[in-house]
Amino acid sequence: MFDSRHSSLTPMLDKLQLRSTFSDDESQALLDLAVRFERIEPSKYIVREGEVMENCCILLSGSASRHKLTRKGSRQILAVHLRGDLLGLGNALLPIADHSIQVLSRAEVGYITHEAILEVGLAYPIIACALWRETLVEASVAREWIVNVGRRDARERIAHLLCELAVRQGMDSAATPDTIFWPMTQEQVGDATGLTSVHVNRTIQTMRSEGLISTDRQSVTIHDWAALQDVGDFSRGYLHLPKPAGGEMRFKAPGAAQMHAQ
Amino acid sequence: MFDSRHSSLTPMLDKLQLRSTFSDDESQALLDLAVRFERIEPSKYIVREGEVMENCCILLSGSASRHKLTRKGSRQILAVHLRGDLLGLGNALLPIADHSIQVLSRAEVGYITHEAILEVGLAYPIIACALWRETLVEASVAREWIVNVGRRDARERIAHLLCELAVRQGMDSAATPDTIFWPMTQEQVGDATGLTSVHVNRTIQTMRSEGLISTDRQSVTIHDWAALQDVGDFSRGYLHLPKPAGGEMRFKAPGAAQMHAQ
DNA sequence: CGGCAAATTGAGCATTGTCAATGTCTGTGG
DNA sequence: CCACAGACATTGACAATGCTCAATTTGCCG
Repeated sequence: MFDSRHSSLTPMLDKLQLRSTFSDDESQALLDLAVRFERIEPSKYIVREGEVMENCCILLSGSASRHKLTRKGSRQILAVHLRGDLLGLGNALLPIADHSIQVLSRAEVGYITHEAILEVGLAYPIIACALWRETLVEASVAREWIVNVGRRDARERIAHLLCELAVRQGMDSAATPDTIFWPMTQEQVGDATGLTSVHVNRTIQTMRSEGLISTDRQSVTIHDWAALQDVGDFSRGYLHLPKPAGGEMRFKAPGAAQMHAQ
Repeated sequence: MFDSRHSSLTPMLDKLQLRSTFSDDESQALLDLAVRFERIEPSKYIVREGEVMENCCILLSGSASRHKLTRKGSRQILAVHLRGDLLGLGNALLPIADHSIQVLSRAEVGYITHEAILEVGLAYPIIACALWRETLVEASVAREWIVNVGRRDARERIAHLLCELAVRQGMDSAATPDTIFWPMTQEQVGDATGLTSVHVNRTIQTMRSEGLISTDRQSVTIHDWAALQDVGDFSRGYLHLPKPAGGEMRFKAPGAAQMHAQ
């Protein structure tokens, strides 16, 4: 299905190294994990709530979201995932999936068995800590989302979501206009913020008319980064990223066009 | 099962053993952790957002909540903790607290240094896994809370919160009326559900007038457990508790009431 | 018997949801 | 190259859930 020759796990390693430091051995052990690659079409499920998982899943390209459904069928998106993210890692220790994971844009993923992951963690405690740390960051993000849907109005919620995705795509804190990859429809933004797509639409229109942002099919341009953070009541602390301004990386967010190319 | 020599950490061990299994050595290692005990008065803080933590904290009696504040000063409660819960464990790997922890009722806590916790985890991988698993359950609960505030109305939100606390206090799935410890004021319920105390009050009044529940200063009596679960769209799966029925009891009603499986 | 925190009530209003229709863009097949 | 389908975005009118503000009452505790 896919070329598994050269280690394609570098996006995962890069992401882990944002918050953890590895020796060469440890890095190599991670890159040497046995992976089964697969390409997944938009809106397909990677996991469904209630399933028993035996693999976790690395997002090598594209984007994905986690969600749950209520009895009445409305959807709540719980997290958005980008290239390099580890999905379903927690299911190594709690095998029954408590939520579903669905691809947003077309994605390439690598499956690693829980067994293999736990084994490498056992052999290298630093790696176990790094993985644990990732799940803790996920929990921190989830808590911030509780605040977002619980205590902010529509405008704030959407601005906050924009800020989060911008920062996670490596946007610098400089006030320069920048364009980020935007994998979500307005309906999905609604599902992530606890709003309806209609209200999302109206709120985004307001933000556009104020010159805060402009939108394209698969991208959003932020015209005033400081203002957007202010509107969204956003502070990056909860992401537990190392430097205030992405110190080790000087380049801007990858162009939106490239990220969903093919 | 394991009989400790009178360590005060048994509430923690009991809670961990809901989801993990330990050898005698491992249990003993946990009970032997060096602890500093402290009594904390209602509404006092255990941690404040932004602080650097060096200890984690076991709730030996009483209850506590985690919260964050928005710019405008409104509060969102992120979790409620009961006797036996481990607080701030994640700060062992992410030392800067991303939220505050505050005592609800008077509480007794035991502080354990992160160093000691990580050490015992290193010595006993089963323990490390058990601790990791606890943080994963916390994350699962946080995700369910996102759904609660994002996609349920006031009545559903409050019923769901009631169900969660009932189950976590070991209430059986039998439909018998039962009374649970209720450590929160209506204002705090509002902060947990993203509502105002006024609206919480009105909603609870409705639930009372329907005979669903009745309330006392520090307790709630649930008159129709099945109905309450239904109102709250509640399924216990997200708590990742072992048995279909509450604690590790054998007295579970041969439940035809378990229709709520997804 | 005060003093407080918590619960309760009422009136009016605002944000957001609902429903239903219409407009717009993109990719596809003829 | 154009017509068409389908997904997405946009709009309008209206309803409603939940909020604000401001009393007032209740119950606990010293």
